[in-house]
Parts: sequence; C-alpha cells; structure tokens
Amino acid sequence: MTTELTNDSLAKAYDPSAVEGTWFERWKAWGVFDADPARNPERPIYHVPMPPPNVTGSLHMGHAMFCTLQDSLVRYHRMRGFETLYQPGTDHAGIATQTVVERQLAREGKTRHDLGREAFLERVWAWKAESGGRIEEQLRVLGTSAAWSRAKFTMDADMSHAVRTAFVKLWDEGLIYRATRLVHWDPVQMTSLSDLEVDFEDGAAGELFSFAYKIEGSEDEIVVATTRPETMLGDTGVAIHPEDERYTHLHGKYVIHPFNGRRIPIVCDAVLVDPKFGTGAVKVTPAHDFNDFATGKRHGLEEINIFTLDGKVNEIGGKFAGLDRFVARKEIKKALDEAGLARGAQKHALRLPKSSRSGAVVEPMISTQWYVKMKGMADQALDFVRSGQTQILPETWQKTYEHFLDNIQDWCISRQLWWGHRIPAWHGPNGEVRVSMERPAECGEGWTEDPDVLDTWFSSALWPFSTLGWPDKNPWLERFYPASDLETGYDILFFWVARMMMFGGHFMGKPPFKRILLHGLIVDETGEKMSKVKGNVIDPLDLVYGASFADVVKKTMPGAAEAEALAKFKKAYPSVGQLGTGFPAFGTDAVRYALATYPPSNTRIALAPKRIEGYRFFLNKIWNATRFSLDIIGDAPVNFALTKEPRLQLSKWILAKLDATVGAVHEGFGAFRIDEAANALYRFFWYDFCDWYLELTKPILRDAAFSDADRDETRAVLATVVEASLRLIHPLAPFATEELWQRVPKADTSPVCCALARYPELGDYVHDAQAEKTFDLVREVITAARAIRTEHEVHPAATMPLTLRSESADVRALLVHNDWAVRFLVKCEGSATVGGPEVARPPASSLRIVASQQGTVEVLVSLKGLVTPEKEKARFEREKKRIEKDIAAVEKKLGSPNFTDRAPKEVVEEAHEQLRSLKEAMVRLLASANLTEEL
RNA sequence: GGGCGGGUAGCUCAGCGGUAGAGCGCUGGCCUUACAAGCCGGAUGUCGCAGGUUCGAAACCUGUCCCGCCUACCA
Repeated sequence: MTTELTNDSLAKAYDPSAVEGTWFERWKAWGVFDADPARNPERPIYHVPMPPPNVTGSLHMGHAMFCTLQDSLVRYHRMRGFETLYQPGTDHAGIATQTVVERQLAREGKTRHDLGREAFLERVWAWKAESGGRIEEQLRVLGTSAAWSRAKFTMDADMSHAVRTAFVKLWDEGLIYRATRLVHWDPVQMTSLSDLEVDFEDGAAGELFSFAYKIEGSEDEIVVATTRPETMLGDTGVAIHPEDERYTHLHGKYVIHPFNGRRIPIVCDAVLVDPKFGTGAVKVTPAHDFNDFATGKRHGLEEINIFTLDGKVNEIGGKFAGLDRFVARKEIKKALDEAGLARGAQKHALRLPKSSRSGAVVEPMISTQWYVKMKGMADQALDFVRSGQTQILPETWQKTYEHFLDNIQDWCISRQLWWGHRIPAWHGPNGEVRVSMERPAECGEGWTEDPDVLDTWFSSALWPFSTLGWPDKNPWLERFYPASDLETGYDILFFWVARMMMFGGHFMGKPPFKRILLHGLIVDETGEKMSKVKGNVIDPLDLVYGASFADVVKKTMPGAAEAEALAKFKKAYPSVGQLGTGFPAFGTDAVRYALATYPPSNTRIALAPKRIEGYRFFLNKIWNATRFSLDIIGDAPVNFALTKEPRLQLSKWILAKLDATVGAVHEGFGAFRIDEAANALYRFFWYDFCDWYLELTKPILRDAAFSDADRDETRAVLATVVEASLRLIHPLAPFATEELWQRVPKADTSPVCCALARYPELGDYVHDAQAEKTFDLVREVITAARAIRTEHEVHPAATMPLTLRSESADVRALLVHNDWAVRFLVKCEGSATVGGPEVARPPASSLRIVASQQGTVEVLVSLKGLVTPEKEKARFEREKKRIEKDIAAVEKKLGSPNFTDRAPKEVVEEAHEQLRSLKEAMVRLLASANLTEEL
C-alpha cells in the first residue's frame, strides 16, 4: 500500500479533498484506533472518554472543537507509546430526542399519547436508527481516532444494566429517596427539570400587578403585588413583616379570597418580607413559588395546587378552570378590576425561568419525584480536586467547580418522559415501593412499574466506567480506570463533569480522571452565541468541504428569505466578505489546526473563517516544502548518521531549532496549551525551516563551492527535519502529514504509518542553544542588509557591494564562514567585505547596526547613485533615535540605586551586556555621521 | 444580591514583575525554476481609568467604569 504511494509524484498544490479521503480506512485497518488491555502491561495508559454527542444530533462547531483537542491529545500520546483508549459513544439525550420525535408526530396531527408508550418508543428507536449513525460518520470526517469498534450508546443493554445497577445500589444505600416537594416543571414537555436545566431570561418585560385583599369582617384592605396574578387562586397566606407598624393592627387577622371565599391568614414573616419593597405585604402561594413554599412550611399554610400538568387552571380555579395559565392571568386581572380590587400595575423587569430544552416558561409545581442525596458524594468529589488527585485546567475553573459542589442541592433524577432509562421501581397497592434490577417476583397483581425515566445525565455520569463494562469486573476496567484526561466544554462542568466525579468516586472509589481539561464556547466572529435565530450557525462540514454562503444560510435559517439570511450571516462574520461567495474547501486539517490555536482560557472562541484560511495556507506550505525537499533529497540513500555531528553551522542551527521546538511542543501538550504547541510548530516550520533553511539549501546543492560531503549532510538534515516535522504536526493535522510522511525517507525501521510512528522527544536532534544563537546573528545581518535595499528601492534582482564591520574576531569569523549564505540571500556583488572598524566605509553607502550579545555588526551597503543624502540622513536620524531610546531605557535601569542588588544576577548581567553593545552601536553610528556628506 | 473571568495594534487574542508580541487585516516592492495559497520589506498600541507597592508594573494591591459568564428567593 505504501510503496505504491511513494512512487506517484506530489500534486503541485495542496488539495485537502485529495488527501483526506482514504486515510481513515487505512488507519482503521492498521489498528491505529484499537486499544488492548492485555497488550504490553508495562506501557502507561492514556484514556480519554469522549463526551457522547446526542445520537440524533448533527455535527456543530462544539463537536469540532472537542474532537480537535481530544484527538490531538490522543494522537500525541499514542505516538509517545501510551496504550491509548479514546472511548467514543453517543447519548440518548432524553428530552431533546423525545422532543424531535414528538414534533414529527405533531406534523401528523398526533401526540405520543395517541400512540401509547410502546409504539412511541418504537418510533424513537426508528428515528435513532435512521439518524443515529450520522453523527459518528461526521466525527470520522474530522479524523477522530477513537476506538470506534467499542462505541457505546447510553441506551445499549450493557449501559442500561450499569444504570440500573447504580440506581439499585444508591437506593439500597439510602442515597436515593422519593419526596414530594416543589420542582421546576415544564408544562409543555410535562416533566420535571433539575435546577440546572432551567435557564433564566434576564430582563424579561413583565409587570408588577397590585390588588387588594379585604380583611375579614371589615372594609379594611391589604394590598399585595405580584408578577403572576393567576397564582392568587392558590394563595393561602398574606405575609407581612412582624415589625412593620403599618400592619400591626392586622396581626392574627384573616383576609377573604374574592373568588372562592377562602379564609387566608395574615402571617408575620421576616424572611420573606422586605418591608421596604412595594406595600410590604406579600401574597403567599406555597404550591407555586419556591419562597412561598418555604414560608408555607414555616407557618403551616395549606399548599393548594391550581394547575394541571400542562399548565392550565384546574378545578380549584372555579370559573377560571380550564384556562391556560397565561389566559388566566388576563382574566384574573380583569375580574379583580371588575371587583374593584385592582390597585394598578407598573412595568417590572423580571427573570423568566425557561426550560433549557423546550423553551417553555417553567412553573414551580408540587410533585413527587426521585432524588439523589449529593452532599457526601460532593464532598468526596471536592476532595479529589483539592487534594490534587484530579487537576482542573485551566486552573481558573477549579473555583467554579468548588463553588458548585459546596452549594450542591439534591439532584432530582426523575423525568416524566418516555425516552430514557426507566426507573427500576414498582409501586404496590398500598403505596409500597420496591427497587430492583428486574421486576421482583412478589410484585405481581396490583403492582405497577414506575412510569418515570431517569435524567439523561444519570447515565452519562457513569460514562467513564460503564463504557468499560462496569459493574462487571473485567480487564478493561482494571486497565483503563481511572481515565487520564477528560476534555470538554466548560458549559457542562456541572451537568456532566462534576457528576462523573461524584459517581466515579462513589462507585469506583477513585476519581474518574487525572485531569479535567476545559475549553470555551464557540461563538460567531462578533462574539454572539451561535443560534438559528441569529442565523450565525456554521456547520463544520461546510468549512471542511466548502459551501456557498447561499447554501450555508439555507441550512442555518430554513425558510427565511435568502437576502435577509445572508445579511445576518455576513454581519455575524465580517471577515467572510473577503472569501468571495462561499467557503472554499478548507479541509479537516486546516479546521483542526485553526481550532487548536485558540487558547483554552478563552471562554468565548470567536470563529473567524478567515483564520482557517490562514492555516490552509500553512498546510499548503508544508505540502510544497515537502515536495521541494523530496526533490532535493532525490532517490539516493540518505545517511541519517551525518546529522549527529554536522559540519555546517547551518545544519547545526536548524537541528537545534528543531530540538527547541520539540521542547515547546511537549510543554504545550503537557500543560493543555495545545495552542502554544501549534504556534511553535507553525513558527518553526514556516519561519525557520522554510524561510531560511530551505532557501539556503539551494546554494549548497547548486554551487560548486560546496563539497559532496556538504551535500550529503544537507540531504540528511533536510530529510530529518521534514520527517520529524511531519510527525510533530501529525496530531494537529493528521491527514496531510500522513500523506506526506508516507513519501519521505525515514531514518529507522518505521511503522506503517505516521499515526503509529514515534513522537519526537527532546534530545533526538542537536540539543544546543548556542548553535541557535550563532546563526541567528547571521540572520539578523542579512535582514539588515535587505532592509537597506528595500528602503532605497533597489530592485530585488540587482546586486550590490556589501561591507560588514565588527570589532569581534569571533563575529568576523562567523560572518566569513557564512559568507555564502549572506551572498545568496542579500544578493551582493561577490563576497561581502568583512573586517574590523579600520576598514574604510565604502563611498555612498547606507549603514545599519546590528547589536547582539556576540558583538556588534555594521552593515554597510554601497548604493552609489541609488541613494540621496536626504534619504540617508533621515534614515540616520531614525537609527540614532532608536538606539538612543534603547540606551536611555537600559541606563535608567542600571542607574537606579539598588537595581543591581535586588534584581536577579542574570537580569543585571544581561542589562550590562545590552548597554555595552548598544553603546558600541552608537559609537559606530556616530562615526558614520559625517560620511553622509560623501553621498 | 453573590461568585468568576475579561478590558493589550483596525479585528481575534498571547504575554501576567525586567526595554510591548502573534495571526489576520493594512501597506511598499518582487511572477527570485517548492509554494503568488508565495517571497522581501514597512507602519500601527498614553496595555480601560485613577491611585498605591516596587529600583522597575501591561503584569502585584486598592478603588472605579465598562463587558461577558455562572449563581441566587425580591413579591
């Protein structure tokens, strides 16, 4: 397979579609994705559980983000020899999936109740079968090197078994209980919600409506205010502050409900009532408000439920019965007004609680639900992090994690849905409850199975070990628990991560992972959250394969007018205007690379398509540099041993830079700063390797002045650097690097593919910081000479004499040794004249000073006839100013009384060195001042 | 109300005690036989504001103004 590849020549330009098609299947065939608990027990493990996406969902940028980061980490560790398990899977996503199917039914004019539970579930499974494979397919497009053969679905039989086991265990331990209390109720989905599933819409326009209750047996009244007038049907108390003198006379009195005549006590409550707010009197509806519920408990008030489960007024409401809660609101206001009890209304901004899934306004409702006691598990989960057994990165999230667990509430785990894990409980005729894995034999006639299902997050909380076969003891669980890293978006830190930490600790006795890595939320280019309403959603596959903007918005805002949708889209992504009429096919590698360069500390990641383009250009650069290198290396065997002790300074320099880059990359991956690793590689490959090394191989290969030994060494260095770079970049851009790696010569007996090749380690190449600096000075000299040329508008093809002066013999030797490089890149006439300060300045020359720790170099370019005195004078002044400024800064530092005592030695020394070289530079510059006259 | 984070080049962001950085954008010049998806140059910042600590602050402290996010019971 590979030999046939090495024979065909590389296309002139990088084309992602040509390289991204086949590798996935090959990697699979080569066993890249496989983990094996029995293989080589000496190897350290690296296990990352993938956050299971909603099985019926489709790919969005969040998935692309986590795949990029996780897969990069996974490939990095795999190449470093870890026994690597990237555990994939999908989630049944209870409410979300049920909602989708119910909407389908609604289009047929049916509800789930028309079908009945069994038929409805069949329908959901059918939908899952139809759409369920898609998300996994899409994840593969991103190159995700997960153990696909082990993919799990949270409703699989084994996952289900784990869920029931966990439930029964918690029940037996007394950690699960049933309770009747106020819960967040979604009247549209008709289910309870955990407090995490409620979003608050800030600043919703509402009104504070005031009305009067008449005091029993008098014409006196007390005025209360509410944002939800309809709840007055369930009022069972009016609370005042015990010390509020306005109401002292009402202590112990009752008011009469205007619609049903209910006697309602006036109670004194200092907790609920703020005497300064409104009238200082509060209506109390224990059955429909969390504060009132607590108040009711304090005073023994009746709890009267006035709503049906779908949010209509129930029979208690009398003439209002059957009205939807929002209709009832209007009617009640009207009725109060007609009764002469309305006391006006004022605008009031309120926080409207909404279901994060259905968007329905959440109604607090009394009901009986199942709960998990969290305190003990939370304390343990807290301890895992505080003791350092589990590390959270970026560290800033640790506080958030702790704050949540410190204030943990018991978790309402029952949902009145059909799609999900059914609670394994049976209710007897006399209210008995049995919890068991299967229907207990004694629960026959008269016993009914609990109708509720579990919160989806209950099964996900078991994910790091249920996927390994828990509760059965087996080699996978032994070898791969705890996992190494858990990487996900910070938005599910509470929902998922904290709960895995709690369940992992409880069921396994150990935290489920060593590190928790969190990334931000991908938003549009202007920082707005992606949403269909805003029309700013981007499908990652459109970036990979390319798509016209017209097609993009057609998907984003189905049914909307194209012009309008396009306008919204372009507003959200100002940079796309520069991309023409659509996204070009950036390819997976470019999308991944771009996403990898955002630091994880960014809570919001503003997606700029233009930036992805930049990384596609980078891949093209890699492609062409490899192509060029292959051309130079040729077919003759490469003697890699020559790179161990290189003769050329240039060889040593690039190998040392490579080594430094290897270090930076490991640091980046190690600290979850993949962006740093990605940037280090980008800079090395483009700015060091391509711009300098590759350019300089040209004279080596072509000029007769170089020996065959030089050429052999250069071919070896070239092969080494290219091959190492491809391996280094592979975790970030797996496809292009694999394609190229297959074709480059390799030093050792290499494995079948780059994905399984050994990752470069520090010290593999020349480890020599000095070697880096040495040639860096040559580089600066060349840059200075080029700058002079450009400044004086010398045509790039023209040659001109160059003189380099330095007091340092070492520097002069360096310049002479690398004269060939200077000559080639500056395009000077013959060799540069290298000498000490005694060497005469060429007439009509322009000067630049390069100051370095090794010594100062005067770069003199003769420009006879090309430069005017005015221009040179201006340049001289600029140069002088620049150096003066630098000198002043360093002098100020060194001049201060105890800088030398307090600052670290290296810093002081460095400052001295700096000043010395700057002063030397100034002397040189000033010496040239009068020479401008010669021009 | 409480908590957390952020305000640095036109944009997106690094830097978090030692003379302001990157990518993109802008700009001048080059089709130099790997790459014009390129090459060689250039410009650009009172580092939100005000105090303080320090020899030295974009970085540390205090206050202040904006902006996000999370969290909470103001009817």
